Amino acid sequence: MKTKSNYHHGDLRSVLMALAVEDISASGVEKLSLRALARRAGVSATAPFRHFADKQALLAALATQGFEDLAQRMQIGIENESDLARRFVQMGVTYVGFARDFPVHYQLMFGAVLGDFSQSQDLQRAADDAYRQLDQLLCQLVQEKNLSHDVKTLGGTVWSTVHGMASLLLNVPVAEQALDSQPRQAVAMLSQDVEASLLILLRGITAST
Amino acid sequence: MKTKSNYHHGDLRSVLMALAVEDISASGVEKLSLRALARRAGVSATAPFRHFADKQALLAALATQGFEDLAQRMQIGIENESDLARRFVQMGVTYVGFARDFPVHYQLMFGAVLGDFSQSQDLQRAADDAYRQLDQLLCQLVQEKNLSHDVKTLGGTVWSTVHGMASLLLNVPVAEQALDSQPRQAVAMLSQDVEASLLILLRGITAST
DNA sequence: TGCCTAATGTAAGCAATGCTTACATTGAGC
DNA sequence: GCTCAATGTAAGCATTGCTTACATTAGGCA
Repeated sequence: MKTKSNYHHGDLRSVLMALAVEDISASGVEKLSLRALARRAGVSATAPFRHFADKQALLAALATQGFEDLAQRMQIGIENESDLARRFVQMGVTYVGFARDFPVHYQLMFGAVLGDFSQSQDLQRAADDAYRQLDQLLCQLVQEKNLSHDVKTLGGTVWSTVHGMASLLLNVPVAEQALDSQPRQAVAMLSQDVEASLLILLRGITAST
Repeated sequence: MKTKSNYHHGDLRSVLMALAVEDISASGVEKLSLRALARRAGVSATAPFRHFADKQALLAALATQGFEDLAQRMQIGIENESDLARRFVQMGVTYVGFARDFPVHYQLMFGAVLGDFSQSQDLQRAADDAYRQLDQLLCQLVQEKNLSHDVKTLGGTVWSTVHGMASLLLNVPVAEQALDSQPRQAVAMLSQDVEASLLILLRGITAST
């Protein structure tokens, strides 16, 4: 049910974001058109500019949404688990799972599409919040196992690995033919067994120096 | 010195590729304009289409060039080293170093800008060739140390880690202000000590199961 | 040497896009 | 019930990717 008039759309901002995700998913970011978006939403070509300063701002909003969602998922992903090692694996699985479930958001969060990260204050904050989940877990791990590693170094290493898995899974096509390709086989393996990689990494971290 | 006439440019294809790298480096892929490229090269707006079917084809050519260069660098990077563990670290350092030295190429090789990887046969082959370097090294490592890991799984894990490091180093700005941000600090740490991460990973791989 | 063809360049034009400026409509709060 | 800020529209500009039709040239072959 609508109001009697449809001059005002009512929820244009979020509708645009949702439609943008669909379009990007179907044809890639580089083909995203604000005009096409407006058309699909049933508004004029200039209406989107009331909600987003420009195209980049729309994409930044999606990336921010992604970081917020990721942070939330990582938190609830581990709260039912007390063992730190299992928490570690679970968080990694959740991270990669997020990238899989929301490839468009993930791509916007880390792709080079957004000129500079620090342009948007919101985006910056959301990203920091998400990272804090990982940092806290690693602090606990270092403390409990009495490890001699620098937490920042560990953070960079672990983040690299899970981000790398996510990125490869999204960017290296694996479903199709041409699986005689070695790199694709490796990614296909990743796809089936994210935990295996996380366990290797965990062993490297906790092995006594 | 030029020939008497400049109707034919002579080396337009490679000049376009070089200029494209400059432009992308300065303003990002999404702002790359074939017309601007043509202008800078001093040719008509349609001339580039004689060498590249479309914009994507130009980008794919750059990505292919990137994979070929990467493969070559990884090979010469390790050929003076006989110890397998040190070879492992050296290859990782070379990989990340390549991404650092050729950020535009790297971004095109793994960013989602190229719709589908398998579009170009050349690109596919070049990528496979590069990956083979890693695969061979891991095979040797598994054999020498008598490891029980699946080589494909190891490949996926190691590739994830180095690719993740490269990707984070390129996409998370670190030089500027706002270093009170934890994730940026972690990436800054990565930037200074790529080897540390590789050593942690190596330990995880070679630790007896 | 001189012709002929394929490779490579140009000119003009189409449909689409991002974004700006100026104006119209409306809902919410006093 | 008035007012004004929020949110929509209409028209237009500069730019872009790409197509079609035509021009120039280099290099192999007679």
